[in-house]
Amino acid sequence: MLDKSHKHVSCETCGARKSSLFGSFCDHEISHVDEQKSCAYYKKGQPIFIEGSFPRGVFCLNQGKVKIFTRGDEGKEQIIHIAKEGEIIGFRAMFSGEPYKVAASTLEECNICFIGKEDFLNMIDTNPTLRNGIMKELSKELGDRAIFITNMAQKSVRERLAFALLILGDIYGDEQINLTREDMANFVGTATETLIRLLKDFKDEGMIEIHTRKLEIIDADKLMQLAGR
Amino acid sequence: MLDKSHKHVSCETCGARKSSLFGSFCDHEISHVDEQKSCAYYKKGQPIFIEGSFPRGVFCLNQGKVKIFTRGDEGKEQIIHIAKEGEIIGFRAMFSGEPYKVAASTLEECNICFIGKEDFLNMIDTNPTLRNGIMKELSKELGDRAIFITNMAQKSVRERLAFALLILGDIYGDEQINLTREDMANFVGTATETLIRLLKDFKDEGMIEIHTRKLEIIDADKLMQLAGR
DNA sequence: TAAAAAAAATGATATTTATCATCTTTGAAA
DNA sequence: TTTCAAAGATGATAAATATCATTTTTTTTA
Repeated sequence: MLDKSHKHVSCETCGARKSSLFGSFCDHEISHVDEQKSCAYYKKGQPIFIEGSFPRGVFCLNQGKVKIFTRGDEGKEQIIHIAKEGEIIGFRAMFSGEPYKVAASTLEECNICFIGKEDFLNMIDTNPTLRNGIMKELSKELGDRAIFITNMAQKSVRERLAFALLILGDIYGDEQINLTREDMANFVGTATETLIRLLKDFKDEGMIEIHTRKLEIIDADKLMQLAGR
Repeated sequence: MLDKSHKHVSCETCGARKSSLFGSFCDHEISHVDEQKSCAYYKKGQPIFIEGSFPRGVFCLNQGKVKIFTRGDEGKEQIIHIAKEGEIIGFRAMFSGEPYKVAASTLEECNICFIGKEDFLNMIDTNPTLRNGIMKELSKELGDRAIFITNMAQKSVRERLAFALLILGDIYGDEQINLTREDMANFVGTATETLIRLLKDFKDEGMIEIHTRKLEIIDADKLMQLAGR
């Protein structure tokens, strides 16, 4: 359980920073970020921002995992992305001038810092490295989503699940994958029942281990072969 | 038929410019762009760039329509976007440093200008208005693709077709929608046969008119209701 | 720790949509 | 114009996946 009292995480000592867009910042740039930001503890399942509202700044994930999702016509979630430690969340709507088209909520306990819109846009304008990092990130995600769309259109649920498990494996790193079946189904884009049946098949075929709700990848090669390119 | 000899379209007189990212450029900025660019005629079905290659610059669409697509495992196309006059194509890979994840080819005869990578990146660095326009565009598309993914996951083919027809209606403006059934199916993410059957249903229900290969939207309201939000 | 709620699992069935085979029409090129 | 290839259309069938109903297990909270 995270320390809830630890409200002021420091950027200087933030373990997630080196792998983030702020990774290349020099000491004085980092202390500037540190001054601008505030930090808060979020409990599991807590919303960070919702679809349709206007952004007041960006969120920087110090600890924990966050789902980014949209809702379809009947309110059903489609998970677009799962953010991990070090990621900056919600900067898309910062530039588009539109309200959020996606929502974000925590998948577990999180420490999340906040940088106000003005401060952040100012950083972008004055810091070419950060700016280029952001543009690179936006572009990379755009490419990823093109592939996501293609997968949805052309791969079977089984293939998409293999693909999703590999992505989740990357996100969770050493830890075991830890999502509800419903969230996982909403990431793959299928019915929860279908997902559960397929997980069982994958287990029987030796590709994964199921530890109640947590999943462990056993045979990544086999999953890759199934997932296709 | 376009004038193939007219190789040097001028930015100053480009009809598509006002609605483009260069729309707010002043005279001297525009003449600078004009000097940097080259222009070429493309015939129908001609590739502009292919998946996996590295970008050498960006393309600016003066006349015609272009499909942006990826290919799935078996080489089947998934159309991600259809670009029209005034759009800048291929700037994603410019920033990501990765090779193109999508390919582009013309859907009809086109005049397309080209701006080299160095020149374009230089413009971005020195022109905050252009830069902000690009970031806004990247962000907007990112949001659109989140919705695209959700539609693929949650809407029926019938609903997606209604959605696609509305988008195509916007793109083609006064003209009638003019795509092969296969391209349309690859945009909606369905089999060609299924698309053909649904088009017939839509015609019978008074939502569209079919003029051989061209389509005309008759009842946009009904399509919107079907498409959902 | 017991009770309640939420999540996971399973079975039966319905529905949607893809696939395959075939035929017709249209448009381009000889 | 005739010919030929590509695109469009149609019917029959198969496969994949969703939905609904119900039960079991796990987790949360009183």
